Amino acid sequence: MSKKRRPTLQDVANIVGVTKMTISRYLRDPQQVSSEMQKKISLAVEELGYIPNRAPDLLSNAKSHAIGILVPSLTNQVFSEVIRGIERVTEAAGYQTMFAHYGYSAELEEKRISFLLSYHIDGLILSESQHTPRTLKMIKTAGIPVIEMMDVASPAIEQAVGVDNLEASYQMVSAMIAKGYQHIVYLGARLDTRTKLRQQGYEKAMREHGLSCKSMMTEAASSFSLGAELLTRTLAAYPQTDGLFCTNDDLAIGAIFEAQRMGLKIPEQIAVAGFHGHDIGQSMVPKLATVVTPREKIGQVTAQQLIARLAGEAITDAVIDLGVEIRHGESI
Amino acid sequence: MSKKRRPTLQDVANIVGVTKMTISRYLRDPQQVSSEMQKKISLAVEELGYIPNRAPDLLSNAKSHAIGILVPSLTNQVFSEVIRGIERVTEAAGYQTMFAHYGYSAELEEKRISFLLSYHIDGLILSESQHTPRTLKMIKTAGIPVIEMMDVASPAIEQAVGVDNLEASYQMVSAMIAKGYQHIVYLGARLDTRTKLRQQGYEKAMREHGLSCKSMMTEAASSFSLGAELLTRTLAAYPQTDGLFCTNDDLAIGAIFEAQRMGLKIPEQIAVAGFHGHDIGQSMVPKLATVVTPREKIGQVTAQQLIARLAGEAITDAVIDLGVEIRHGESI
DNA sequence: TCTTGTTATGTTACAGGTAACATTCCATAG
DNA sequence: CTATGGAATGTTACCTGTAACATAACAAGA
Repeated sequence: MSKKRRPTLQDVANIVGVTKMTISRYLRDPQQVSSEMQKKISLAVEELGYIPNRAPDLLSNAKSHAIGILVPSLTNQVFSEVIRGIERVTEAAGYQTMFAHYGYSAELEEKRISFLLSYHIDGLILSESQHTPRTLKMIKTAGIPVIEMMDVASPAIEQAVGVDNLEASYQMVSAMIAKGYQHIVYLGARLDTRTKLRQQGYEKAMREHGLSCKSMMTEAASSFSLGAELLTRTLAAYPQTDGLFCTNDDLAIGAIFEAQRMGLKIPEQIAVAGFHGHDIGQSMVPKLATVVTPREKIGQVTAQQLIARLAGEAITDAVIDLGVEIRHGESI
Repeated sequence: MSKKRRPTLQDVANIVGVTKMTISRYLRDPQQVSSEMQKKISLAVEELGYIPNRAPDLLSNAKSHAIGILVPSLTNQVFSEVIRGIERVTEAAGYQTMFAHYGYSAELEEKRISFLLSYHIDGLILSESQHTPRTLKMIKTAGIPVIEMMDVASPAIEQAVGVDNLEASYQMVSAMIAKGYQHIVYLGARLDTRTKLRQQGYEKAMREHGLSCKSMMTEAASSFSLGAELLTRTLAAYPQTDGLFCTNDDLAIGAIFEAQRMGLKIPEQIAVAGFHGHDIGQSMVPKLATVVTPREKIGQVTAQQLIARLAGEAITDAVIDLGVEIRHGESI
């Protein structure tokens, strides 16, 4: 049973009484064989439960029609939405997608890229702009188009699509300051590149207005309950705090829930802003102030660019900034 | 540049001045070649940026050491957590994972399975118990171990790991009835198998107590804002409603937010229960009543079972029910 | 009848790594 | 000095589908 070899084209061919070449042609384009033959082959394929085998394709350096996608985390809603955007485009263009995630670790990213490249993917989409030397070498050797998503500020391998996290944060914190908040604290988690960029944006805005920068950071992964915990720690460390700028919506919402438990009025006693603009922020009471990032669009544009390049087009825009929207909501 | 062929073992061998067999041995176990040779090969591999090629492996029916995982949705947090559980185990056991998702469509599932099987995966994890005939045929032909996750009630191909969705819902609705709620409405979205099973559990509990079953369903995908909308529609259709049992936490939380906007007291005026027990339910005000499913554990146990079978062990438990916990929270 | 074109199918060679077996070389024991 | 063994490396064959070219069969036109 487990000894049983998988059926090959040759097995199908033996049943039909032709060479495997005829079967091969039928599978890729049934029109290429006579209609009588089509029926016979179709039956034999059905009977054997023939499963295509990509191995020979890969061997002969053929196009795999597969695109590799690397995201730091699957748990993070942001990337599910980006992936949805990517697939909307790749599906229509007839490309398969292969994901992998690497838990925000450049070493793990290297392993995953090596894995994907070993399957001869035609193109690669990354979510980070910092990579190990071997990663860069492998990508260069593979000679396939690569696009880095999410942030556009850092130098790109070839092409970047996303938003300017530093600038976006600067805008949001500036909006909070304009409303009169003075003691704004930055809440950060999982200290990845984008968390740090957002912190820099926060600091830029604060310093520009002569306000002092305070932050409450942790390496733990974001969650609602972590937002609650960070609020508690913030109020203990900085009792004057009248505003929070959080690196994402989860932390912001968790902080709001905790503030509600404490009986603090939002935004009168404490203003809270998040980042990304997830659906929940619009439903909750109060509506969350947040930086709305075009996540699905980032995916779409990235995929469009990649497919254009796979079709032989040259890069016209090495950096594509899709911009953000500052949503005031009811929490600032 | 794009013409440039990828380096092969032969290219490395040419640089070092040995046959590719020596390079092959080095890559799989450096101990197999002399220490002097190790250094030389290491340098050459580095210099060329050699990328392994899985194609020949696949051709020769070797184990791919890759496991295929099919989930209906990546946006759904539930499956990200299940995947995390799977990977905790597969990573440690030296297996690679290849995911795909199929948007709750059996036809798309078939396409994805065909894709994964074409890469000669060693084992397969599915999230559904309903499949197309061709899917079943392909799996049988492939002759690899398969496990179906999430629900244990429906018949399995070979082995199932998960919870009993019908029974779990029955327990939660019974708990609500025990607290005195009489006019409980079921809120469902994306009418997939598990949504229907949960509805059946709800109906079983209601009928057992002589209460009438009412539900507000939609084929749209779940979201917080959909929960809000469904509450509005429910109150319009059934003004007497004093409780909601929702097919998942997102709908429940969206409904709670909307109830808060309406000024309804929870649970005094309307009780709300969800399904799954995500982190947010424990942070929010009021804490969400929910059926806590062991999502990460489902992934872990599934992966452990699969790996045991890949190691040649026979199936000892065709059905593994991991049970749920009824969490009362503050919303019922 | 012969030529030409078209359609359907066959033949050959090839892609890259590895299992299995073969060979070489040197150290040590007899 | 020769025999033996083991370590290091080499040789060969193989896995499966497809590009490229070759051939066969037949219809239509000259």
